[in-house]
Amino acid sequence: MLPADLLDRLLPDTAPTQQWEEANPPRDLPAGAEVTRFAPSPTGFLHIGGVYTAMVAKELAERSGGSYFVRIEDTDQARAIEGSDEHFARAFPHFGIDPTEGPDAPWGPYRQSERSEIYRSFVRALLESGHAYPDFVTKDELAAITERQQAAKVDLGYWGEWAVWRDAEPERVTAALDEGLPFTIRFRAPDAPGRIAFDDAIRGRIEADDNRNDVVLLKSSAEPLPLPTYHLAHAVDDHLMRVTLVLRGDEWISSVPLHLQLFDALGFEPVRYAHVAPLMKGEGKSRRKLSKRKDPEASVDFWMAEGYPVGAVRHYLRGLANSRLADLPFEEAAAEPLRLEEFGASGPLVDIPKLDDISADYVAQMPATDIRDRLLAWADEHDPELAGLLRATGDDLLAIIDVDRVDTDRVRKDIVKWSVFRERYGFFFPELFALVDDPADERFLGVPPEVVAAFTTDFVAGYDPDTASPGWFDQVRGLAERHGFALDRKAYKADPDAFHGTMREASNIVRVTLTGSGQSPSLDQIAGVLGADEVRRRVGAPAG
RNA sequence: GCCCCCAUCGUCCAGCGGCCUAGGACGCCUGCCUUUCACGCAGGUAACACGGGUUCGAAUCCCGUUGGGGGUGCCA
Repeated sequence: MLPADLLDRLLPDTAPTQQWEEANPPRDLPAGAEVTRFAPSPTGFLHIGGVYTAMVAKELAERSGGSYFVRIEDTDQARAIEGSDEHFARAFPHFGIDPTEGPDAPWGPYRQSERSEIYRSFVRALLESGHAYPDFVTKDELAAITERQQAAKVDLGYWGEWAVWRDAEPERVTAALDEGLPFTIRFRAPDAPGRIAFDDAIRGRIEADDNRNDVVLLKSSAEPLPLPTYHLAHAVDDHLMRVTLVLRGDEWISSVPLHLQLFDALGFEPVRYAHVAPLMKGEGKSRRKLSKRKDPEASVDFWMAEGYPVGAVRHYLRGLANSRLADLPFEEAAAEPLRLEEFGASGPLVDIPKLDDISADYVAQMPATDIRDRLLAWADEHDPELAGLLRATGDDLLAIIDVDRVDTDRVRKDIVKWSVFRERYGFFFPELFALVDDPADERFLGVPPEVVAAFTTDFVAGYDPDTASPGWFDQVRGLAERHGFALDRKAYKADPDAFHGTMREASNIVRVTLTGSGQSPSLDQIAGVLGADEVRRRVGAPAG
């Protein structure tokens, strides 16, 4: 161990750790209450996998009567990206993963770059107890060591005799300091490493080799603000913030042996871990972790821009976590607790078609007023033109949304996400609708242009807007018969050449002229909303 | 190289030694319903990675192989 005056030169003016222990008292919580946290790095944008883990963390805390907070892990100043804070500020409330605690709670600050004083205290303690030492090795020397280790086919890393500063004499340290050489503080890994076992809340018992690397605890003293590495910050923060359950990605499993050593060296009670399998992306036959670079759906921006209702996303994600919940009705599933033991140990693939299906179901059971509110909120952000039109429509918007949704047990499921509203329901707004005036348009499914023209001319001439629903279609039926369409499939199948098609093609002429699409809500209801004049104008367009 | 994790239909899972000729959901295909598209309903398609054990009996337990993922950083 280095003498105290040398330690003072290494880390001057450090407060005793006792001070931090006292300032961060255990919370007064009921037995069994979990304290969890979400610890994102401000490097670019929030990953949907982060939302997934955070949702679980928050839910477990809330269900157990505990506490959940967000801690920004910005110890890598070089990788921090401008704008991350703003992005987080939008995304957290959107997905309901904003903290239930902080920023003024006693366990803060919740940003690691503001906690350097705290880390220094604990590093000093580690130095004093001989669990850490200063290391003046340069990058070049490190590279040379790695090279020799590769040649010698031994484990890579700073360990044993490769750790050249591990047992440096005080005189040598003093000399290096006198020279003004920058240094890091490294952990002194316990001697005689063996095997270790620990229990993961998701995976059960895991065995691994003990860590024997002298990992860096405190980054270079040449930095303006020497910050800790993840490992030290994790131990200190999760201890001081009195976290009871650490939820994190399974890429951390191999660091647990080190973390346990750190907790021990620091004299902390170890935390419970739950390592969550990452969300995956299918690629051909294989799969890989969802990547922010390659996969748009990895970023929460995608989910927000597409306009998936958060309730649907939540249901989908919770179903991935605990498949027991996947097939339950929304409310029932939401009422059921998430259980760590039921998490899958392998990473699930994010399946957009499945999400779409869930989302369509979710929207279908929303009241029209809710759909309107969410849609408006989405459009304000992502489609201002549409937002303006929706607002101008007033209460008629509710009628539009409810077409084919009320007084029926077969609810339409056209809206899978807010971004499809424009293409599915845009025809209700004259500003978004383009007349279909070419009788040869391919959307008429191959019906001869002259037939389309004659049919639509006839339709306009005799259009009766007052007919109620059952009768409204009689007009189409009558028209179909007169213009050479088969009224039932059997007749058509018996002699396809004798007809221009069936009622399907005939109705399609009306549908396409009215909506521009082959898929739309019930024609009679649309006609009712649009009004007789507009119906005549649209259907008559290809008549010439 | 070494260490760790994982492995059931195309996808998400269920299955935790006999109830499995492997079940559900999404997708896909076919019919039905609808005087129209969609919705809905009914049916169909399709999997225990491979090889050894253990056991009266294995998708389920053990070992190995293969494959995939991760770690081995002054990135988290």
